[in-house]
Amino acid sequence: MEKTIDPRVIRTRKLIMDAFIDLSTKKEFKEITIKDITQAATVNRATFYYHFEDKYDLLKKVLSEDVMCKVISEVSMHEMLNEETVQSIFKSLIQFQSAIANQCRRSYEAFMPTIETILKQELQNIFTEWLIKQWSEHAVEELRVGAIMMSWALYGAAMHYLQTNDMSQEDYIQKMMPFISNGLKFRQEWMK
Amino acid sequence: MEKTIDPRVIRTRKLIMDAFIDLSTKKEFKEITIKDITQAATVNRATFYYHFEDKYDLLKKVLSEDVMCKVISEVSMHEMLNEETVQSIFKSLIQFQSAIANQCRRSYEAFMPTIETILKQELQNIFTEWLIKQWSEHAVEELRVGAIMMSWALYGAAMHYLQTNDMSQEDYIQKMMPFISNGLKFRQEWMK
DNA sequence: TTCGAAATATCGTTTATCCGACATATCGCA
DNA sequence: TGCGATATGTCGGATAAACGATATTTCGAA
Repeated sequence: MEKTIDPRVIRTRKLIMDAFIDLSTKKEFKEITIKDITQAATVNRATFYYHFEDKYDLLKKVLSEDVMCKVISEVSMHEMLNEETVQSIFKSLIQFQSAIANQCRRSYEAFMPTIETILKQELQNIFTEWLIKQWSEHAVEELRVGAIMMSWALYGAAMHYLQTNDMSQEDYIQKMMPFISNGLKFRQEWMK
Repeated sequence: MEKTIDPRVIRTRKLIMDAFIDLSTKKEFKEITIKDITQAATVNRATFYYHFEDKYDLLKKVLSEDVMCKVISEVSMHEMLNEETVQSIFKSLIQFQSAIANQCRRSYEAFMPTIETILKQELQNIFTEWLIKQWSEHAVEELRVGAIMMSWALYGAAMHYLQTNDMSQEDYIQKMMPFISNGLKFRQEWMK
């Protein structure tokens, strides 16, 4: 059984992360200082450095452990990769990006690169796990490559869609489905 | 300048006290265990005993530092003892008792003795301080006795009023004012 | 460009809190 | 009344968090 985490650690990290999230709605990321964060959290600076390497490390962890929890959870629920779940995942990504862009308008630009890195990594991990289950006769390396390509493709599509203001979600999904279908169909044909 | 309190101490005491207050709205005081409190607060039992002697010590401190903060603050604002402020203080006591009786209905009976002890002590301290300022030519010991009598009298009146359901606050105040006026007038006449 | 103020990052020491263990007390049920 | 389960209260050792100090870096204004 996994060792339980010291409650003090849980409390302290939550104080720091909550303070950081709150500050992010008021200031741009680059204007937020370690001093701001530690004062708002009522946590000592040395304690901050005990938990996080620096402000960027905090950002990374806040995004992956707090901000993106919901979207990762939504994505994970599907448990397999097919045309339907790909569409649903695409919608989750769009909804999440819109929400975060609205909540932290000032810092969103600073967050985007980190969000992209973490989200693509998470999607890749999730897809790899699913594909290994779905097509267990394939080489794991090949499935991993497929997962990488799928996660980048989906993410790219979501970013592209958000930048275009002249199309509905359903219309965009219709345009991207042929590539999705061919990708999945190729796999299924190879299996026969 | 007063030494600042360690933030961990502030946080931990707040966790324990908040957990206790919350539990008091759900369970009778005697049914609340140290185990209940420490689990709800996510604080270790040894830490609880580091801050409080036992459950009764916690109760006492919660009542004096948290539950009664508002009423003590209201009373303290008057800064002197006269017919007008006595009436206002009487009303504060009644309002406070009614509120606490509603909030912690189940445990109120258990709390009453401790509340009474603490509130009377606080009133006595406040009145003594005021009387020393108002009638600085009097012996401090004499003023202290006056403050004791006034605080007990006011508290007794408030308790009595709450037990009678057939009288408005204003009516009750009218009945008690002769004793208040005579007490205050006696003091003023002696001064001339 | 210079300079003082402010922030950063780290260190050693102290304090608060945690954990597991233990002895004792209390509770609830048969 | 007896007994097993649960709660209480305390202890020693370990860990997390605080404090104050320090050297260095960054910032902003003159």
